[in-house]
Amino acid sequence: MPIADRRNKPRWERRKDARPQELLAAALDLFVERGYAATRLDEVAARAGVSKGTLYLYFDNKEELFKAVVRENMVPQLADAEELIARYDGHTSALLRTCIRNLWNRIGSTKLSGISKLMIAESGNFPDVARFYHEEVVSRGEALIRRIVERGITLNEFRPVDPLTATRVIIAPVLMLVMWRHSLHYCHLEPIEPDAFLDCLIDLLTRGFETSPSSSSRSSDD
Amino acid sequence: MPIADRRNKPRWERRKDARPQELLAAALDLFVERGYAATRLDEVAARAGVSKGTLYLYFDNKEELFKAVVRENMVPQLADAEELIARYDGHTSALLRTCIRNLWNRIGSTKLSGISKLMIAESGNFPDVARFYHEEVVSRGEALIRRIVERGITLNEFRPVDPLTATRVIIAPVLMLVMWRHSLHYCHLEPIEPDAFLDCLIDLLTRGFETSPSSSSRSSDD
DNA sequence: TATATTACTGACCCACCGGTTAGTAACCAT
DNA sequence: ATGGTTACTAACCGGTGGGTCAGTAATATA
Repeated sequence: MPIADRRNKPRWERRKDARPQELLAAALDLFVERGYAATRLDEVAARAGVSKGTLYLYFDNKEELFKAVVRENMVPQLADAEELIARYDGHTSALLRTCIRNLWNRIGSTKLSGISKLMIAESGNFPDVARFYHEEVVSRGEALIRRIVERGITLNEFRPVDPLTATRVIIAPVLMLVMWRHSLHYCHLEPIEPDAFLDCLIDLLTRGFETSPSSSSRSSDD
Repeated sequence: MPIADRRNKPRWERRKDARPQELLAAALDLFVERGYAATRLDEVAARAGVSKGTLYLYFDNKEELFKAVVRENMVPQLADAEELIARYDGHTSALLRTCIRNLWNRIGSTKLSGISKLMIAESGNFPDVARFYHEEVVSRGEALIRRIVERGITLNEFRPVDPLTATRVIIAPVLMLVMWRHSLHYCHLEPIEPDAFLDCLIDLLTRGFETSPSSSSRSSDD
C-alpha cells in the first residue's frame, strides 16, 4: 500500500454529527440480537465503524446508550398510536382490531420488538433501566389500550369488564407472540404463524367482549 | 475456639448423598432470582454450603446443572397434568378452566415459574439449553393443551378452530402473566392481580370458544 | 491408633468486558 | 505550509466468573 493510497483513504474520518445516529443504529441491532447484558460495547462500536473510546465520547455509559435507543425508536411509535385512537369513530371492536394489527405491523414484526423482549426478559436485573422503560413506554402503552376498552364499555359496545385487567389480557398474547419470535420460536417444529395467531386472538376478543346478546352470566342494561 | 470445640464442629462434613439435592435447591433459587447467565456458580455453591469445587464434583458444568434442575422440578409436573386430562369426563370448558388454574397453582404462582421465565428470556443466547428445554417441557406442555382443544372440537363443545393456534393463544396470556410477575411487575403502579387476570382470561376463552349459538360468522352443525 | 480412601476446599488460571486515558492524526484557519 | 484544535484510536486497568487442581481433612477400615 503505497503512500498514494493512503492519501485517498485516511485511516479514519472525523464525523462528529453522524456518529451518534450510527452508534444508535448499531446499538439497536445488537441489543435486539443479544439482549442488554450480553451486548458488548466493543462490538457496538465495531459495528458502527469506530473504536470503543469513541462510543464513550457520545454516550456516558451502557445504560445511557440504551435509554437513547429507546427514546429514539420506541417512544415516537406511541405518539402515532395515541393520535389514531383519539380520531377514531367506528365500532370499538374495529378500533381494537386496528390497534392490535398496528401494534404488530409497527413494532411486533420489526426489530423494535426486540426492545420489548429485552426489557421483559432482563428488567429484573436492571431496576433503573426498568423504571425508565416503564415510565417512558409501558405505562403509556397500557393507558392507550385501556382507553379503547373504556370507550367500548362507555359506548355499550363492550360488556362491562374491569378495564385494567382486560387491557392486560389483551396485551399479554401480543407480547408473548413477540417473546416467542425472539426466543424459543426457532426450535418449534411447527413455527408460530403471527397472522393466524393474531386472527385467532382478535376473533376471541371480539366475541369475548361483545355486549352479550345471548348465552351466560350477568346481564347489563340492554 | 479451643480444640474441644473443633471436635464437635468439624470444618466441613462428608455428605456425598445429600449434596446433589442441596445444590439443586440452591441452583433453582438462584436461577429463578437472577436468570441463567447472571447466576454465579460460586454463589450457588455458597448457598448450598459448599465450595465451588464441590459443585463440580456433582455436575459437569453450568449447563448440566441447569438441566438437572429442570428434570428435577419441571418435568414431573407434566406427568400429573397429562393424567388429569386423560381421566376427565366433564365439559371441555371446565377442563380447560381446571387446567389453567392448575397450571397457575402448581407452576405459575410458585418459583417454578421462574424457570419458564428464564427460558423464554434467555433461550436465544443459549441454543443448546433451549433445545433441551423445548424437547423436555415446551413440546409436551403444548401437546397437553392441544389435546384439550381437540377434545372440545371433537365433542362439539368448542367451535372448530385451528387447534395449534388456539393452543398458543390460550397459553400466551398465562405465560405472559408469569413473565410480568418476574420482571416489570414490581414497578407497575397498579399491580397485576393474577386471580382477576385469570378469571377474565378464562371467561374470555369460554365465551370465545363455545359453539356459536347466535352472533356472527360460520355456523357449524348445531 | 494407624493407615487408606475420598469428599471437599481454596487458591489459581485466563478470557472477558465496562470504562479510562495518553497519545495520534484528521481537519481547519490563517 | 503550518500550527492549533479536537475527534478518534489503541492500549490499558480492575473486577469478575467459569472452570481446574493440588492439597487437606473427614471418615472407613482394621
